Amino acid sequence: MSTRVDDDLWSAVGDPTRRRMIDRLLAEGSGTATSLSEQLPVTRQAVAKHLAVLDKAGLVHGAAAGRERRYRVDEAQLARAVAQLNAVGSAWDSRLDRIKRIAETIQRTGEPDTETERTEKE
Amino acid sequence: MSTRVDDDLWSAVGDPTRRRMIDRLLAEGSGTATSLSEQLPVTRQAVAKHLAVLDKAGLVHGAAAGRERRYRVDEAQLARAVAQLNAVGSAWDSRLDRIKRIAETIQRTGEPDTETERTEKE
DNA sequence: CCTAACGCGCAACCTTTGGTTGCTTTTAAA
DNA sequence: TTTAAAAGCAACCAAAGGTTGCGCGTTAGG
Repeated sequence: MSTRVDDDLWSAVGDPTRRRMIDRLLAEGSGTATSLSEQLPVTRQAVAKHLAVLDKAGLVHGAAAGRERRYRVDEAQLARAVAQLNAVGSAWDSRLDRIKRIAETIQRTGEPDTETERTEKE
Repeated sequence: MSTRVDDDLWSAVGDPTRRRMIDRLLAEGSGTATSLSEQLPVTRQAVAKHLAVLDKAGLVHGAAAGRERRYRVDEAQLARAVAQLNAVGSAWDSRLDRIKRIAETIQRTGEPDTETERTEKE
């Protein structure tokens, strides 16, 4: 859980502007700092910085094409990012269930059910 | 997508330290700034600030109990947050599929299939 | 051809946010 | 009743997201 190894991917995808950039890139197949900034409420330079971050995280690759530099999403890496989002989500989901069950057990027996409780260790 | 209304929830859950705090709170049912800081690589004051953020986002509620202030996760709100994570993930997933299909279509026909292409509008 | 415009990269600067240290206040307990 | 744990308050620091302003290559159009 929160393996602190892949916090890079998370933080890359954690920024709202970067998320919207990925949306646009997916929708249009590719884009440049300029083209993206026209669709977003930030300047070209801000977008350029975000593209650098996304590139370093491996979520997009940029290739020079004449006077412009076109970026496209790395589908495999994005898939990995999505997997991590889902992982955190389902981890929490399962914890919620567990807590509910423990609460019920306490209600019924007056004592926590050690069998159900042990899933910790960090 | 990225409705910019619920960016609050996202950014609350976007921080790695806050994610780990939620993990711990879920695991133990409740916690205080002090108890959490003992399990995390940050100071009590940092934790306190994060708790304030999480509280404002409605993800946790704190109640004064004697000389300590215990926080617990709001399960409903956390469920909403998880739902949003999943939403973004599956949106991207479906876009990836779509792009792959369009690419195949172009390969076959030499022209983009307008039927498949229309899912945009922002 | 050659020049005007476009797109990019670089640098300085500002503000917010995650984090720190240090001190005061509150409250339980010895 | 004094002592010590827990919380709160304030100043400060560094990194991140964002801005403006500039100079430089490339490429279209006249």
